[in-house]
Amino acid sequence: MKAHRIFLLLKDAILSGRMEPGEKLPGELKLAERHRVSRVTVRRALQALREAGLVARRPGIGTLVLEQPLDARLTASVSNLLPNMVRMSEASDVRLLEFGYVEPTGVVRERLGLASDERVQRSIRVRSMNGKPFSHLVTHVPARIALNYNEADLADTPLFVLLERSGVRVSQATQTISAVLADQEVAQALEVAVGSPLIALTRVVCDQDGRGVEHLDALYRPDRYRFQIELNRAQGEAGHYWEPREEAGGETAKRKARRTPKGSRRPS
Amino acid sequence: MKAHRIFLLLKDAILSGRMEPGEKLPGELKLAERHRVSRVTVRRALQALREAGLVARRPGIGTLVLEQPLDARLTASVSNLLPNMVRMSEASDVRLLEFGYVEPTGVVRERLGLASDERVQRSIRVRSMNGKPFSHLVTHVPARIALNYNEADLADTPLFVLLERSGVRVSQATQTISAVLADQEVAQALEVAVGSPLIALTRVVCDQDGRGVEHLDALYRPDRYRFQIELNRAQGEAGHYWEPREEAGGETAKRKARRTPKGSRRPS
DNA sequence: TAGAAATGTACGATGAATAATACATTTACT
DNA sequence: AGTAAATGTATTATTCATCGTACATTTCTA
Repeated sequence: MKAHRIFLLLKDAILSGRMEPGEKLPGELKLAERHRVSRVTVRRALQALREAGLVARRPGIGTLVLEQPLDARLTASVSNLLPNMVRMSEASDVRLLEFGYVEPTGVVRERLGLASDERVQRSIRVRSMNGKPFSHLVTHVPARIALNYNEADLADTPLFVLLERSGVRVSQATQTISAVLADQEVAQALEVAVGSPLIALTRVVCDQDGRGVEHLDALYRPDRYRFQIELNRAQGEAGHYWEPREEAGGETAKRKARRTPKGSRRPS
Repeated sequence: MKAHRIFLLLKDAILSGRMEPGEKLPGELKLAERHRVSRVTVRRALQALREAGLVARRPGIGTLVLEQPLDARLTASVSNLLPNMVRMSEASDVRLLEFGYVEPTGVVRERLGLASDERVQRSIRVRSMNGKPFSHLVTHVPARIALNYNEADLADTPLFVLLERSGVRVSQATQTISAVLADQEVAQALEVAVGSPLIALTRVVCDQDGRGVEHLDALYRPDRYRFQIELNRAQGEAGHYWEPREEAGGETAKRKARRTPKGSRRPS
């Protein structure tokens, strides 16, 4: 489906903000040429965009990007992480999709530094805000630790609180951020199309003895969630460098609706 | 192309590490049922995976995920950012795709805090390592600042160095991380398929007076680049919280080849 | 008011992707 | 040795997306 592919690309361009509300996107002929397809195919993509409420089309004018209802969008500030997480867990609700004790996969075992016979508790949760899901969380916790809380706790309380309560002394964590495509399962849970881009975060948390206590594989809808890092310029003996800012005004994004109809872009 | 879509999903699952080398993926019939397509279609996807060198298929056995040559992978540690960037710019080379002075779009103007008539220098660069492109960089710099360096400088020197040299006193920056799909243009530059997932980073740098001096829209191939954040647990008066770790052993990832053939996964 | 540049509408030809089905072959396990 | 579960191979029918083309309509602009 070439039409569908073009639809996805344009949709992504709009939702990611690369195209602004009011902006006029290229004519059907231009798009057809650029994507090496026929005009009919381009039209199908554009019609899908219209049905999705992303653009308005008018004869003689062209196709205009519409102002989006701007989904309440959460922002995770890397600096003041904890307050952020607490606030988030208060404002959102959690659905537990899966829960059980399993044998860990090789990667998880390695990253948590587990013995080869150790089992882990695995849970899959979906976090929503106002009924709108924005994150899909797969967590692995060594069985010995996970025994200190139950299934119901997971639906209430952030995992890191449960760990603290269990007497675990967490001391350091490593987060890795990447991007992946939504597979069928996740797409359904997050209410996006299969093949949509998602932010992928992997977090490994260790206790004071360096033993792994939590392994998180999180997927986020980029239109409803984003990561923000505030940096300050600092002076060091060996010159300048950046350092993460502490305070950081990482509120839930108050993007003011911007207008500024734009014409000519990419002046080549 | 349903087959192609399934191919992309499986490919992403493998390259992102969600499936481990040695792991056996579901049988053709299972996959056909799961994706609601015929077996022929699934086979096409699997054959494409084999041709891409991602899996091996054997009658009577199944389809096995192969060990990947593990592309030299760069890691951007958020902590020691500067050393990282310097090291990276030494180890990689840059191709300048586009260069010119244009009228900024609304978003860029807003984020840089520009006057409505101010023009910006726009450059598009692709960064490669050993001939393998991994990032696509679109930068906007206010014209008044950009006058202090030329086109050739951009191919040599990291932008932030050029800014320093121009006498700009940068003081703070905001980075936002998201995920997007590769459009035709970027896909070609980064040598990925159109519709592949990419890490998107937007950075806005301000000087001491709070005026914007650099606006970066960066796209990264997740299989060749990743963001890593090291966190330490700290004690505050109001309780515990996380703080970014300073030292951070953020070397270019030395992923040791892991093996651990796996069977049963997702025990439901 | 004429022309250019958009989108809207229609139709038929073509072809590639898909589906459905059947059967062969390899492998592991009981 | 037999069975189950994989992949490999083959054939046919059909659907559906795409293409190419032509023409109508709306809108802005010179």
